[in-house]
Amino acid sequence: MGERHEHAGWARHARGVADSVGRRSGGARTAIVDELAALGCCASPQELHDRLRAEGRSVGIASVYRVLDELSGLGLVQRVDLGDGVARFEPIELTGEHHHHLVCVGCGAIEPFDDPELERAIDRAAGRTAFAVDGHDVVLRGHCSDCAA
Amino acid sequence: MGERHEHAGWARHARGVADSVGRRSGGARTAIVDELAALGCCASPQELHDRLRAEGRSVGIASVYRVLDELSGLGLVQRVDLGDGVARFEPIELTGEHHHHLVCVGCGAIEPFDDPELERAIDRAAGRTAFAVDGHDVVLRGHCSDCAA
DNA sequence: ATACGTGCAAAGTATTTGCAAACGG
DNA sequence: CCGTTTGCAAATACTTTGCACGTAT
Repeated sequence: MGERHEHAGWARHARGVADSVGRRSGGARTAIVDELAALGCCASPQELHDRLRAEGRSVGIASVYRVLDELSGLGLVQRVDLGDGVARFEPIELTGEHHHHLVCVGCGAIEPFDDPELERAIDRAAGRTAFAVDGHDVVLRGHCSDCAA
Repeated sequence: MGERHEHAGWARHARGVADSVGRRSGGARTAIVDELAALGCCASPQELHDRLRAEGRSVGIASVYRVLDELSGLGLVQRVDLGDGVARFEPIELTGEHHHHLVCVGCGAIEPFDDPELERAIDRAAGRTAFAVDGHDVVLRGHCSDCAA
Protein backbone atom coordinates (compact mmCIF):
# COMPACT_ATOMS: atom_id res chain seq x y z
CA MET A 1 0.00 0.00 0.00
CA GLY A 2 1.26 3.41 -0.82
CA GLU A 3 1.31 4.41 2.77
CA ARG A 4 4.98 3.72 3.43
CA HIS A 5 3.80 1.37 6.18
CA GLU A 6 5.44 3.49 8.86
CA HIS A 7 3.38 1.61 11.36
CA ALA A 8 2.59 -1.52 9.46
CA GLY A 9 3.54 -3.45 12.55
CA TRP A 10 1.04 -1.51 14.56
CA ALA A 11 -1.75 -2.15 12.05
CA ARG A 12 -1.09 -5.87 12.16
CA HIS A 13 -0.97 -5.79 15.93
CA ALA A 14 -4.20 -3.82 16.13
CA ARG A 15 -6.02 -6.31 13.93
CA GLY A 16 -4.63 -9.15 16.01
CA VAL A 17 -5.85 -7.66 19.25
CA ALA A 18 -9.28 -6.90 17.81
CA ASP A 19 -9.56 -10.45 16.51
CA SER A 20 -8.44 -11.95 19.77
CA VAL A 21 -11.29 -10.29 21.62
CA GLY A 22 -13.74 -11.66 19.08
CA ARG A 23 -14.31 -8.64 16.91
CA ARG A 24 -15.22 -9.24 13.31
CA SER A 25 -13.34 -7.34 10.74
CA GLY A 26 -15.55 -5.11 8.64
CA GLY A 27 -14.55 -2.60 6.05
CA ALA A 28 -14.77 0.42 8.30
CA ARG A 29 -12.37 -0.76 10.95
CA THR A 30 -9.93 -2.06 8.38
CA ALA A 31 -9.85 1.29 6.62
CA ILE A 32 -9.55 3.27 9.83
CA VAL A 33 -6.72 1.14 11.16
CA ASP A 34 -4.86 1.62 7.88
CA GLU A 35 -5.40 5.32 8.00
CA LEU A 36 -4.19 5.58 11.56
CA ALA A 37 -1.12 3.55 10.68
CA ALA A 38 -0.31 5.94 7.85
CA LEU A 39 -0.57 8.95 10.11
CA GLY A 40 2.49 11.00 10.88
CA CYS A 41 0.96 12.36 14.03
CA CYS A 42 -2.47 12.68 15.61
CA ALA A 43 -5.65 13.39 13.66
CA SER A 44 -9.21 14.30 14.55
CA PRO A 45 -12.14 12.04 13.69
CA GLN A 46 -13.20 14.55 11.06
CA GLU A 47 -9.74 14.56 9.49
CA LEU A 48 -9.68 10.79 9.37
CA HIS A 49 -13.09 10.79 7.78
CA ASP A 50 -12.01 13.31 5.15
CA ARG A 51 -8.83 11.44 4.34
CA LEU A 52 -10.71 8.17 3.94
CA ARG A 53 -13.24 9.83 1.72
CA ALA A 54 -10.46 11.35 -0.37
CA GLU A 55 -9.02 7.88 -0.86
CA GLY A 56 -12.39 6.60 -1.98
CA ARG A 57 -12.70 4.43 1.11
CA SER A 58 -15.80 6.16 2.39
CA VAL A 59 -16.78 5.34 5.91
CA GLY A 60 -19.55 6.85 7.96
CA ILE A 61 -18.42 9.43 10.47
CA ALA A 62 -20.21 7.49 13.17
CA SER A 63 -18.04 4.49 12.44
CA VAL A 64 -14.95 6.61 12.79
CA TYR A 65 -16.03 7.61 16.27
CA ARG A 66 -17.12 4.08 17.14
CA VAL A 67 -13.93 2.46 15.98
CA LEU A 68 -11.72 5.04 17.66
CA ASP A 69 -13.57 4.50 20.89
CA GLU A 70 -13.20 0.77 20.55
CA LEU A 71 -9.48 0.94 19.72
CA SER A 72 -9.03 3.30 22.59
CA GLY A 73 -10.66 0.82 24.94
CA LEU A 74 -8.28 -1.88 23.71
CA GLY A 75 -5.31 0.35 24.40
CA LEU A 76 -4.42 0.59 20.74
CA VAL A 77 -4.93 4.29 20.23
CA GLN A 78 -4.57 7.25 22.49
CA ARG A 79 -6.69 10.31 22.67
CA VAL A 80 -4.80 13.59 22.56
CA ASP A 81 -6.25 16.91 23.69
CA LEU A 82 -4.43 19.93 22.40
CA GLY A 83 -6.64 22.54 24.00
CA ASP A 84 -8.78 23.56 21.07
CA GLY A 85 -11.79 21.45 21.90
CA VAL A 86 -11.17 18.93 19.15
CA ALA A 87 -10.34 15.37 20.10
CA ARG A 88 -7.43 13.80 18.23
CA PHE A 89 -6.20 10.25 18.14
CA GLU A 90 -3.01 8.44 17.32
CA PRO A 91 -1.71 4.87 17.46
CA ILE A 92 0.03 3.68 20.60
CA GLU A 93 3.30 2.06 19.61
CA LEU A 94 3.87 -1.56 20.51
CA THR A 95 7.31 -0.67 21.75
CA GLY A 96 5.86 1.56 24.41
CA GLU A 97 7.74 4.52 23.04
CA HIS A 98 5.65 7.58 22.73
CA HIS A 99 5.92 11.23 21.93
CA HIS A 100 4.27 14.42 23.07
CA HIS A 101 3.15 17.51 21.18
CA LEU A 102 4.26 21.00 20.38
CA VAL A 103 1.47 23.35 19.38
CA CYS A 104 2.12 26.64 17.63
CA VAL A 105 -0.15 29.31 19.05
CA GLY A 106 0.48 31.34 15.92
CA CYS A 107 -0.43 29.04 13.06
CA GLY A 108 -1.84 26.03 14.84
CA ALA A 109 0.87 23.68 13.61
CA ILE A 110 1.21 20.48 15.59
CA GLU A 111 4.53 18.74 15.85
CA PRO A 112 5.50 15.63 17.75
CA PHE A 113 8.61 15.47 19.90
CA ASP A 114 10.08 13.02 22.32
CA ASP A 115 12.54 13.53 25.06
CA PRO A 116 13.84 10.68 27.18
CA GLU A 117 15.03 12.94 29.96
CA LEU A 118 11.57 14.43 30.22
CA GLU A 119 10.06 10.96 30.40
CA ARG A 120 12.32 10.08 33.30
CA ALA A 121 11.45 13.30 35.09
CA ILE A 122 7.77 12.56 34.65
CA ASP A 123 8.21 9.09 36.05
CA ARG A 124 10.00 10.48 39.05
CA ALA A 125 7.31 13.12 39.56
CA ALA A 126 4.62 10.47 39.25
CA GLY A 127 6.31 8.51 41.99
CA ARG A 128 6.02 11.46 44.33
CA THR A 129 2.24 11.63 44.03
CA ALA A 130 -0.35 9.65 45.92
CA PHE A 131 -1.69 8.13 42.70
CA ALA A 132 -0.66 4.93 40.96
CA VAL A 133 0.13 6.71 37.73
CA ASP A 134 0.12 4.75 34.53
CA GLY A 135 -0.09 7.33 31.81
CA HIS A 136 0.56 10.96 31.06
CA ASP A 137 0.26 13.69 28.48
CA VAL A 138 2.35 16.75 27.87
CA VAL A 139 1.57 19.66 25.58
CA LEU A 140 4.08 22.44 24.97
CA ARG A 141 2.76 25.69 23.52
CA GLY A 142 4.69 28.41 21.80
CA HIS A 143 5.69 29.73 18.42
CA CYS A 144 7.15 27.57 15.71
CA SER A 145 10.25 28.80 13.92
CA ASP A 146 8.15 30.38 11.17
CA CYS A 147 5.80 32.22 13.49
CA ALA A 148 8.55 33.34 15.87
CA ALA A 149 9.92 35.60 13.16
CA MET B 1 -10.43 24.90 53.86
CA GLY B 2 -13.66 26.39 52.73
CA GLU B 3 -13.67 28.87 49.99
CA ARG B 4 -12.17 31.41 52.37
CA HIS B 5 -10.20 33.79 50.31
CA GLU B 6 -7.68 31.38 49.03
CA HIS B 7 -7.29 33.52 46.00
CA ALA B 8 -8.63 36.82 47.18
CA GLY B 9 -5.49 38.40 45.81
CA TRP B 10 -6.17 36.92 42.44
CA ALA B 11 -9.75 38.21 42.39
CA ARG B 12 -8.55 41.72 43.14
CA HIS B 13 -5.86 41.44 40.53
CA ALA B 14 -8.32 40.13 37.94
CA ARG B 15 -10.66 43.04 38.50
CA GLY B 16 -7.78 45.45 38.27
CA VAL B 17 -6.62 44.05 34.96
CA ALA B 18 -10.13 44.05 33.53
CA ASP B 19 -10.60 47.65 34.63
CA SER B 20 -7.28 48.72 33.23
CA VAL B 21 -8.25 47.57 29.78
CA GLY B 22 -11.46 49.54 30.01
CA ARG B 23 -13.95 46.81 30.82
CA ARG B 24 -16.98 47.79 32.81
CA SER B 25 -17.82 45.70 35.79
CA GLY B 26 -21.20 44.02 35.54
CA GLY B 27 -22.76 41.47 37.83
CA ALA B 28 -21.87 38.44 35.78
CA ARG B 29 -18.15 39.01 35.68
CA THR B 30 -18.03 39.91 39.35
CA ALA B 31 -19.78 36.72 40.32
CA ILE B 32 -17.68 34.55 38.03
CA VAL B 33 -14.41 36.02 39.26
CA ASP B 34 -15.48 35.36 42.84
CA GLU B 35 -16.43 31.84 42.00
CA LEU B 36 -13.14 31.17 40.27
CA ALA B 37 -11.26 32.61 43.22
CA ALA B 38 -13.09 30.25 45.57
CA LEU B 39 -12.22 27.23 43.47
CA GLY B 40 -9.88 24.60 44.81
CA CYS B 41 -9.00 23.43 41.38
CA CYS B 42 -10.35 23.69 37.86
CA ALA B 43 -14.06 23.69 36.97
CA SER B 44 -16.06 23.43 33.78
CA PRO B 45 -18.33 26.26 32.59
CA GLN B 46 -21.31 24.13 33.50
CA GLU B 47 -20.01 23.53 37.02
CA LEU B 48 -19.40 27.23 37.52
CA HIS B 49 -22.88 27.97 36.29
CA ASP B 50 -24.39 25.42 38.65
CA ARG B 51 -22.43 26.70 41.63
CA LEU B 52 -23.45 30.27 40.94
CA ARG B 53 -27.03 29.25 40.60
CA ALA B 54 -26.83 27.32 43.88
CA GLU B 55 -25.56 30.46 45.57
CA GLY B 56 -28.46 32.43 44.18
CA ARG B 57 -26.17 34.50 41.97
CA SER B 58 -27.72 33.31 38.73
CA VAL B 59 -25.78 34.10 35.63
CA GLY B 60 -26.57 33.08 32.08
CA ILE B 61 -24.49 30.19 30.82
CA ALA B 62 -23.52 32.32 27.84
CA SER B 63 -21.98 34.88 30.16
CA VAL B 64 -19.97 32.17 31.83
CA TYR B 65 -18.46 31.21 28.48
CA ARG B 66 -17.99 34.82 27.46
CA VAL B 67 -16.30 35.88 30.68
CA LEU B 68 -14.04 32.83 30.74
CA ASP B 69 -13.00 33.57 27.19
CA GLU B 70 -12.31 37.17 28.08
CA LEU B 71 -10.33 36.32 31.22
CA SER B 72 -8.45 33.77 29.23
CA GLY B 73 -7.51 36.40 26.68
CA LEU B 74 -6.24 38.63 29.48
CA GLY B 75 -4.06 35.84 30.79
CA LEU B 76 -6.05 35.61 34.01
CA VAL B 77 -7.39 32.12 33.65
CA GLN B 78 -6.09 29.04 31.99
CA ARG B 79 -7.97 26.42 30.09
CA VAL B 80 -7.30 22.85 31.18
CA ASP B 81 -8.09 19.79 29.08
CA LEU B 82 -8.24 16.58 31.02
CA GLY B 83 -9.13 14.32 28.14
CA ASP B 84 -12.84 13.88 28.68
CA GLY B 85 -13.99 16.43 26.16
CA VAL B 86 -15.03 18.98 28.74
CA ALA B 87 -13.16 22.27 28.93
CA ARG B 88 -12.18 23.38 32.41
CA PHE B 89 -10.77 26.64 33.66
CA GLU B 90 -8.80 27.86 36.64
CA PRO B 91 -7.18 31.08 37.80
CA ILE B 92 -3.58 31.75 36.87
CA GLU B 93 -1.69 32.74 39.99
CA LEU B 94 -0.05 36.14 40.10
CA THR B 95 3.07 34.54 41.45
CA GLY B 96 3.54 32.56 38.29
CA GLU B 97 3.42 29.35 40.25
CA HIS B 98 1.20 26.76 38.73
CA HIS B 99 0.19 23.20 39.18
CA HIS B 100 -0.74 20.31 36.96
CA HIS B 101 -3.38 17.62 37.33
CA LEU B 102 -3.77 14.05 38.39
CA VAL B 103 -6.83 12.32 37.00
CA CYS B 104 -8.18 9.10 38.45
CA VAL B 105 -9.27 6.79 35.67
CA GLY B 106 -11.36 4.89 38.20
CA CYS B 107 -13.56 7.52 39.79
CA GLY B 108 -12.77 10.60 37.77
CA ALA B 109 -11.31 12.50 40.70
CA ILE B 110 -9.13 15.43 39.76
CA GLU B 111 -6.31 16.53 41.99
CA PRO B 112 -3.76 19.27 41.54
CA PHE B 113 -0.07 18.72 42.15
CA ASP B 114 3.04 20.69 41.60
CA ASP B 115 6.58 19.55 41.29
CA PRO B 116 9.46 21.97 40.87
CA GLU B 117 11.81 19.36 39.51
CA LEU B 118 9.30 18.48 36.83
CA GLU B 119 8.99 22.15 35.92
CA ARG B 120 12.71 22.40 35.45
CA ALA B 121 12.79 19.26 33.34
CA ILE B 122 10.03 20.68 31.15
CA ASP B 123 11.93 23.92 30.71
CA ARG B 124 15.02 22.01 29.69
CA ALA B 125 13.01 19.85 27.27
CA ALA B 126 11.38 22.95 25.83
CA GLY B 127 14.81 24.38 25.16
CA ARG B 128 15.71 21.37 23.05
CA THR B 129 12.81 21.89 20.66
CA ALA B 130 12.65 24.16 17.65
CA PHE B 131 9.77 26.11 19.16
CA ALA B 132 9.88 29.21 21.34
CA VAL B 133 7.86 27.56 24.09
CA ASP B 134 5.99 29.73 26.53
CA GLY B 135 3.50 27.43 28.15
CA HIS B 136 2.77 23.80 28.88
CA ASP B 137 0.30 21.37 30.31
CA VAL B 138 0.81 18.05 31.99
CA VAL B 139 -1.82 15.48 32.89
CA LEU B 140 -0.98 12.34 34.85
CA ARG B 141 -3.49 9.50 34.74
CA GLY B 142 -3.82 6.61 37.10
CA HIS B 143 -5.70 5.39 40.13
CA CYS B 144 -6.15 7.43 43.25
CA SER B 145 -5.44 5.77 46.60
CA ASP B 146 -9.11 4.80 47.01
CA CYS B 147 -9.46 3.27 43.56
CA ALA B 148 -6.12 1.49 43.66
CA ALA B 149 -7.47 -0.80 46.36
C1' DA C 1 -26.97 59.73 27.45
C1' DT C 2 -24.38 56.24 25.49
C1' DA C 3 -21.71 52.48 24.90
C1' DC C 4 -20.74 48.17 27.09
C1' DG C 5 -22.39 44.02 29.64
C1' DT C 6 -25.91 40.51 30.19
C1' DG C 7 -29.63 37.09 29.58
C1' DC C 8 -32.31 34.43 26.60
C1' DA C 9 -33.01 31.86 22.73
C1' DA C 10 -31.46 30.38 18.35
C1' DA C 11 -27.64 28.68 15.73
C1' DG C 12 -23.44 26.06 15.28
C1' DT C 13 -20.26 22.23 16.02
C1' DA C 14 -18.77 17.91 17.98
C1' DT C 15 -20.11 13.43 19.34
C1' DT C 16 -23.39 9.59 20.39
C1' DT C 17 -27.20 6.60 19.59
C1' DG C 18 -31.25 3.95 17.26
C1' DC C 19 -32.12 1.10 13.74
C1' DA C 20 -32.45 -1.46 9.39
C1' DA C 21 -29.51 -3.36 6.05
C1' DA C 22 -25.00 -5.42 4.74
C1' DC C 23 -21.64 -8.61 5.88
C1' DG C 24 -18.38 -12.07 7.94
C1' DG C 25 -17.77 -16.51 9.79
C1' DC D 1 -28.20 -18.46 8.94
C1' DC D 2 -27.10 -15.51 12.96
C1' DG D 3 -24.97 -12.17 15.35
C1' DT D 4 -21.73 -8.22 14.48
C1' DT D 5 -20.56 -4.20 12.00
C1' DT D 6 -21.85 -0.33 9.31
C1' DG D 7 -24.18 3.87 7.38
C1' DC D 8 -27.63 7.06 7.80
C1' DA D 9 -30.24 10.12 10.28
C1' DA D 10 -31.94 11.70 14.52
C1' DA D 11 -30.65 12.87 19.06
C1' DT D 12 -27.52 14.92 22.49
C1' DA D 13 -23.96 17.67 24.40
C1' DC D 14 -21.24 21.54 24.34
C1' DT D 15 -20.21 26.20 22.85
C1' DT D 16 -20.99 30.48 20.23
C1' DT D 17 -23.76 34.16 18.39
C1' DG D 18 -27.72 37.63 17.56
C1' DC D 19 -30.33 40.75 19.65
C1' DA D 20 -33.06 43.53 22.94
C1' DC D 21 -32.54 45.39 27.28
C1' DG D 22 -30.24 46.81 31.60
C1' DT D 23 -26.60 49.34 33.68
C1' DA D 24 -22.15 51.57 34.82
C1' DT D 25 -19.74 55.59 33.87
